[in-house]
Amino acid sequence: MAKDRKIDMVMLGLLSHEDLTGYDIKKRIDGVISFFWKGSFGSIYPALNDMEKNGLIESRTESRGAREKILYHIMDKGTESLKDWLREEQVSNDLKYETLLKLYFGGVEERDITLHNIELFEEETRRTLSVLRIYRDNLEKVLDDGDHLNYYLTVTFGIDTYEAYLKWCAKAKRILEERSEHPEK
Amino acid sequence: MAKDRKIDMVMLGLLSHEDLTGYDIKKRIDGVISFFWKGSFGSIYPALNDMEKNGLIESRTESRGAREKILYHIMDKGTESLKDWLREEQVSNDLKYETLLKLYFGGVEERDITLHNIELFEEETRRTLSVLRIYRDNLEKVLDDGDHLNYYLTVTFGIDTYEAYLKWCAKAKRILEERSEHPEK
DNA sequence: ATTTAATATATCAAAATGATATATGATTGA
DNA sequence: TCAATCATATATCATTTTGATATATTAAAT
Repeated sequence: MAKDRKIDMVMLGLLSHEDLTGYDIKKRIDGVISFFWKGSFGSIYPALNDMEKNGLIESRTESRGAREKILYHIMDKGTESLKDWLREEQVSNDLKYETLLKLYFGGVEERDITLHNIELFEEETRRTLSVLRIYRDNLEKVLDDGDHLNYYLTVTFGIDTYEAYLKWCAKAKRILEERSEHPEK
Repeated sequence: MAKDRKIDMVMLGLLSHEDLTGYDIKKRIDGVISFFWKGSFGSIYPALNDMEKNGLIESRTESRGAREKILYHIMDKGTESLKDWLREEQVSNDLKYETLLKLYFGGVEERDITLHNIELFEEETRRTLSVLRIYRDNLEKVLDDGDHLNYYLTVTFGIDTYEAYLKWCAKAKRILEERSEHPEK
């Protein structure tokens, strides 16, 4: 079998705070979480059905006035599963940087292309960084209560690494430009 | 349809330098490349067959004395496809940090668990960093010729971000320990 | 000499992606 | 006002990828 479904843990984590629909979960994932994890409807809805079948969560249908929706509630078995996962020793940080792939294989094209791709990455990083800083500023105000410390640390991880990206971009651009002006070979 | 196969670009990139078997490709991917991209046999072999069918690569079977193996050679169509990809504007950097997921949802467990998970990440980062530094030191010697500049920049990206990880780890541990000694709530 | 490790190709179930289908309720602007 | 557009909501599907396993040969080690 393949690795066990990580999307389950994302959803159990979210459901440990409040009852949510599949659509709500998708919206939450598309927020801060999207900086370190992604999830699509194609994985969310089947996983919700599956987890309910296994007694990790429970659903109820609501429709007062508005259109019908299925709200999910976490069960004890789900909380245990979440805690077990947090206590597991092995983690897999699986990073797919298409930017680095293009940098690594950039030698088959002109140096300008590599330079341009770094600039694209730099712009994107700058945009993301400004969003992360807003998240951080808001979290700093409520640092004392509950889970906000965890959220704060997660966001600062993003900020620190994205700042490192920018420094690297500047350095890489300088090196590439130097070598284009004075080509050795 | 889903996004177009990125494994094709990894393999074309590798094949643009030398003829390789599927097994060779897997070994290459498990080297430096694995820091920013991964690939399994289950995606490599079917993609090789597919790319040959589409005229991007060509195979020949060798067996002189040793056991039979299928070597792949890049065709003009394959090189064009690789160059087209390098010139594409949109890139997707898809990062899955299970460590951050555990940090983000760590509030459901004791603070010690979060601290321990950060320490696990720190150790792993330290190990990886020492490997990357060896790669860098070797690349620095041959910086002038060909693609080595691209390889060098890729490796320094890893070093710079992993160093940022370590700084963050120290900071995060300090903050968590402070808050455990003087719990506000 | 025998076990273990490396080479080599292939397949499979499970998981995830990204797109699309379908339908309703809310908002907006011509 | 009423059509168009957007947000909500669930679901499915083909394609891609993962991680594991199966199978077999050759090389190295004990």
